[in-house]
Order: sequence, then structure tokens, then C-alpha cells
Amino acid sequence: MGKRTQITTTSHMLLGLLAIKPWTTYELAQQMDRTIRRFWPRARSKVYEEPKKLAALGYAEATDEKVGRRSRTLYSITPEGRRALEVWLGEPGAPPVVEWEQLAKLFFAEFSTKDDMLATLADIQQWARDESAVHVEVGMQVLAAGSAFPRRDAKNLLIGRFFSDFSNMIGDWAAWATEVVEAWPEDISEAPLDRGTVRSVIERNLARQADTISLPARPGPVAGRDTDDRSRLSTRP
Amino acid sequence: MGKRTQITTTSHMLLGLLAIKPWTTYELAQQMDRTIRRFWPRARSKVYEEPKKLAALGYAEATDEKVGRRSRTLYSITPEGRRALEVWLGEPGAPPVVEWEQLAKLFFAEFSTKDDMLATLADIQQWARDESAVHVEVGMQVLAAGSAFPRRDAKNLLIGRFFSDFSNMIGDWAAWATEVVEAWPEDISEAPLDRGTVRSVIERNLARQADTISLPARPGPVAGRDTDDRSRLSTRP
DNA sequence: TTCTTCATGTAATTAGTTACATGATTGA
DNA sequence: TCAATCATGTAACTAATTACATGAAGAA
Repeated sequence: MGKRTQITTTSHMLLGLLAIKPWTTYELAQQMDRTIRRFWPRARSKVYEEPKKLAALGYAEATDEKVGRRSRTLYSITPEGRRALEVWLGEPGAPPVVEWEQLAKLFFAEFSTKDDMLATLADIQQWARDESAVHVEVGMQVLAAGSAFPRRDAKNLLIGRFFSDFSNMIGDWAAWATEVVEAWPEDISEAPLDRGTVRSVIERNLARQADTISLPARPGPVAGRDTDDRSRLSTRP
Repeated sequence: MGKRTQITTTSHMLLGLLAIKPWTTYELAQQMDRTIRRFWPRARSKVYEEPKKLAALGYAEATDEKVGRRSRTLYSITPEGRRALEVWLGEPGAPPVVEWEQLAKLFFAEFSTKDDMLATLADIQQWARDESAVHVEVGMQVLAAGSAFPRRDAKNLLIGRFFSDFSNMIGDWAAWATEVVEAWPEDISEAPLDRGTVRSVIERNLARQADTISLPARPGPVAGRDTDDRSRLSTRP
């Protein structure tokens, strides 16, 4: 019957927001940018497309309002939308994916100078500090004035703590890497491999294997997206 | 003059690989999948397109070889390609971006059951354990048999340690979150905010601000991609 | 000798971004 | 009263993915 309307992860982000309360498009864009951007970053223009798809599927309803002579759209979720969200929440999700251009530059650092490498590491540390400032600000705000959705606070704290741990871990890592690189010769290719560090990485990870009493949480596989096998290479050939 | 050929971050990944040595397309695909995928994940089909762009720009040369009656392409970098890579390495890169569907499901967890939430957390812990196993394997391999490019080992260890820290941090975080959630009522919306945890997050991040003797590493801003301001919302309105 | 895996691509489609355009509101 | 910012979208484009197709090599 004509166009196959696909419901993507991005659609589910909007559907989830609508489950909290009805929003205008602008408010949806704000929410996407303030919170969801952290784990599912998408351009603002998506916020104008996706709710239309949701409405077409019967998962959301659009109401037109007037503000001056200009109209705007208010979206709200339908019962079918709530059911679709529930189903999605019950399915396994894709594990974390990192996209990090700075790290890519480090990966090829030997083709430029040690100074460039240290500059990239310094940028990373600066980023980590900036993130810390944001976490302090957000935390203070919640303690002092509360939040817009108090019933979501407990859960949101879990997410917030993840991002705090994430940026702090990166800050520590970059500080360590800076020290290591400072001791290297100018020609990065001549830097010796520190086998002690390799060993400590192995040991730390071995310890985690040992801890494990391996009850798999779900029967099925923890799948990400479906894809043609031949379209990506196997993980370790 | 017709088509504007854009050189993207993805193009630079291929250019960087070619700076190591000449590769056939298949080998490039392997390398993309074995290493670069971790911080710049792209589908295999890109590996067939991007080197063509590089060749069009004079950054790479393609040689056709025969294997049976079938031909394959061997790419190598040109001096201009090396210069372009150097320039890119000297420019600031974009900070880390996380895309994490599992976390998105946690963010909306109140719209399903506590059990679903715990299942997602268990999946995350399982992922972390799987990653640990990979890190052990790779580390052992390097210690025992060495690597294909020993002169890259010291630097690659920095990257490897980042990913090890990353998955371990996630494992710890998910274990903590599991404990917290287990103590919650079935209705996640009723879970109380733990102000103590909020405070400890603030303090941890405040400490990092204090440490800082803030010398900015680079004069310019640590930019990501150029974009029309109005196309994304401001960070905190 | 046929099955499987390695290897080499192209075509079709879609998700996502960038750029543009303009009305409404506020405050200097 | 006009400049800046908030708000609401659409259009054009491109990066990226998914699906398809098939040859070569080695193992059973």
C-alpha cells in the first residue's frame, strides 16, 4: 500500500517525549536538545518530520493552534502510541556507539607532530572540564529549585550520573595519556610500547570476567540493528 | 565547475589508513571494521566510495590488479594526500558523541515495567563483560605474538586503554544502577530522588573544576562541525 | 564437485543535515 | 521603532545504510 512508514529509534524518542505530556514542536525541539541529544543526537529538523510519521501511524495526534496569525502544532500521544512505546521498551536495545573525531586524530597522530597530538589531548581535557561545569550546574539547579518533572528525577539521576562518570573518565584518561606522550620522542613512531600497561589492562579485564556469574538477562541475543551480514564484515575474521 | 567534492571525516579515516601503507579495498574494509569502527563506525560500502573521492582529489592513486579474471583495486596515498592528512591532524576535532539506544530505553523506563528496566541494565552489564573478554584477547595477542605495525603499538595502546576504561566504567555504572533500581517500587515514577547521590556527583565535578589551571590548549574554539546556528538550538536556552 | 567462506563491488533507498525563509515578541 | 531573539517551518542536498549480485579459492 504505497509508502512503507518506518518507525525508527529517532521516532521512538519523540514518542517517548509525548508520553510525558503533549508538547508543541518547539518544546519538543528543546527537549531533544536539552536531554536526548546526549544519547541520541539529531538535527532539529527531524523534530518537524518525525511527529508527522507518528500521527500517520495513529501514535500521535496533532492539534493546530493559533499564535498571532501564525499557527503552530501541538502533539499528543494516543493509546496506540503508548502501547507501541511499551513494546519498544520491552525489546533489547543497541549497545553504546561512540563517534569521536578527536580520538581518530590520535589514532593517526604519527603522521603529524607530537605537539599536535598533545594539543588534541589538551582539547579533550578542556572538554571534560566544561562537562564537569555543566554537571555541577544541573545538579545544583535540581537541589535548589527542583525540576520540571519530579517524578522523573530518580531515574534521570541514573542517566546524569552516567554522563558525569563518562566525562570524568575521559578527563582522567586524557591526563594520563598526556603524561605518557610527554615522555615520548618527537617522532611518535619511535615511542616504545609499555608492556606493563598492556598487562594491567589485561588484568583489570580478567578480574571482571572472574566476577561474573553469567546469568544471561534475556533469552534472545542482544541485537542492534538488523543488517545484511555481508554488508558489514565479521567482527574478527 | 560541477560537483563540489567534499572531504569528510570519513574520507580522512581512509586517507589515514593509506598513510600507513597501500591496501586493497578489502583490506581497507577489514581495517575499518577491526579498529576504526570503534570510534568512527561506518558501513562497508563507504569503503568503496571514499577512496574514489580521494583519487579524484589527487590524494590517492588507484592501481588495478588482476586476481583470476577478476580485478581489484589497490590504493596508495600521494604526497598531496599526506599533506592534506597533516593539515587535518593539526585542526581541532569534534568531542565524543554517544549514541546509545539502551540508555534511551532507560530514559523512558517509567512507561514500561521495572522488570524491563532491569533487563536493559542486565544487557548492558553483559555487553561490558563481552567487551572485557575482547580486551583481554587483544592484549594477550599483542604480548604473545606482537602486532602487524609495531611502530604504532605505543600509540594504539592509548586508544585501547580508553575503550577498556569505557566498557569498565559502563559495567560499574550498570551494576550500581541495578542495585539502585532493585530497591525501587514497581512503579518507577514513585521512586524517590536520592539527594545524596546528587550531592556526590556535584562534589566530584566541583573537585575537577578546582584542579584546573585553565590554560586553553588552542587559541581557537574547539569546534565540531560548522553549522547554521538556527539549525540546532542553543545548548542551554 | 559442490559448499562455504573470502573477496569485490553496484544499486536503491533512507536518514540526517544544512541552508533558507519568515512571523512573533521583547526590550533598549 | 528597530534590533535581537524566540519560534515555526520547508527545501535541497548528502552521507550513510541496506540489499543485491557474483567471482575466486579452499575444504570436505
